[in-house]
Amino acid sequence: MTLNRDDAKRQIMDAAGELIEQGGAAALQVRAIAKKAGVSVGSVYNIVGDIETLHRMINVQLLDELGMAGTATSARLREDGVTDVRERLLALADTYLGFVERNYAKWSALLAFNRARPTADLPDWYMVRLEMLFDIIAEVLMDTPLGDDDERRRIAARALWSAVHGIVTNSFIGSFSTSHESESRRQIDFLVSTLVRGLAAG
Amino acid sequence: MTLNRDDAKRQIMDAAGELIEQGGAAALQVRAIAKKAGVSVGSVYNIVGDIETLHRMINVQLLDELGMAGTATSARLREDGVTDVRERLLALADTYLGFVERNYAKWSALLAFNRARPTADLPDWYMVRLEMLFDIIAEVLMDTPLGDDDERRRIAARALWSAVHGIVTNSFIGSFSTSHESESRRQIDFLVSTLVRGLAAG
DNA sequence: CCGCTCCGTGAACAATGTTCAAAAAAGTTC
DNA sequence: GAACTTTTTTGAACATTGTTCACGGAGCGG
Repeated sequence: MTLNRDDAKRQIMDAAGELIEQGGAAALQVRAIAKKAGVSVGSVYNIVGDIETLHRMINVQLLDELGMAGTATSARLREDGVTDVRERLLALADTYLGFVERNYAKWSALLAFNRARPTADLPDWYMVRLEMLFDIIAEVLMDTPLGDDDERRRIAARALWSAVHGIVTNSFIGSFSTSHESESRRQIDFLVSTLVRGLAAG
Repeated sequence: MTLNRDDAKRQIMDAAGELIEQGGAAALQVRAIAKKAGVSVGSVYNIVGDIETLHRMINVQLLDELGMAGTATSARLREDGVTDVRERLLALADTYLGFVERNYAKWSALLAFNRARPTADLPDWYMVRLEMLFDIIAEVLMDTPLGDDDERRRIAARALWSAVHGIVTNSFIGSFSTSHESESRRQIDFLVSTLVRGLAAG
């Protein structure tokens, strides 16, 4: 009654995800994974390669989840007939904020993972998925005076994403117990509101 | 002819700094530090505690350098009689961008370090120094319609800092060889210009 | 039942952070 | 300067972790 390879892979991924969620990236240890997944140490290597590969797989999964959450929010807004740019951007930012809240440990591990190896191969698995997030924002920006200047919209979308990202991560680092949530929200509110006003005044 | 403790400490800090600069946080290994600093493994522990502490010391040093760079830019702008808010914010952002460029490996290590341990003691050594950076920006925002509403200025300053921070770090991750610099600059330009216009239109 | 292949296993290895008993150095007293 | 005490340095030894690989069992065709 041994698991087939796909089942074992899923077991390992799940175990690894739980471990990160509980103890951060540092808890992602081969022996712990093997034990939790019910396989041997060697099998972990047979199935997923090394730990870095495993961590990257989890990160890809996480980014895909975030992408789906963003797409879902975008679709909901369209269905609800929401057209206000500010409102839509705030809703997307809120989706992101909620996502980070729900997956704090995994998300931190993802960021730490990226920054840990400077000269490593360009993380295209990361960038490809980021592009999709940019696109969600760029679509919203269609309805601004940026009009259909693709290049400027691209810049604006990336800037907006990175800005929100910076706010959220900084707030989470800042304080764990206090109200980082409302702090984040107020900063995001200021950022989005002022940017939209600035765009309208352009 | 043994080093006194302060000299040894400096030697160790320098060695550690060089190691990070060359090989990232992963290269910060006790034996390598000891060898480079010309002391024994045990002495590293006697003098700096463990390597987490050592890494934190380097991060503090780095943050202080950034603070000094910001203060210097701020002073230069004042001496030159520059009053335009947009110009001043761009100059500060540029200072930050240049700093990250010059200290890329150390800065990455600092970020990775922060995110690596979620529930660790609140990093007040980090926040205290961040406050100083916020203050530099908040001072510039005095000359905007935000007026002297301290609370709103505080929110705005943090949002601005975090936004620029997000843009810079994301750009650096994105591509190492291509022109992340001009990409960052364009995003920052969009962000600051639009925000300032939005503030004026408020 | 034999031989063959495939795959999981976990003991063994290598690298790394950390400790601590012993040695070396520095300081103190006479 | 000698004898003794205190402080500091040292590096071998230990614990933990990622990684490898020779062994053995499970399935299968004949």
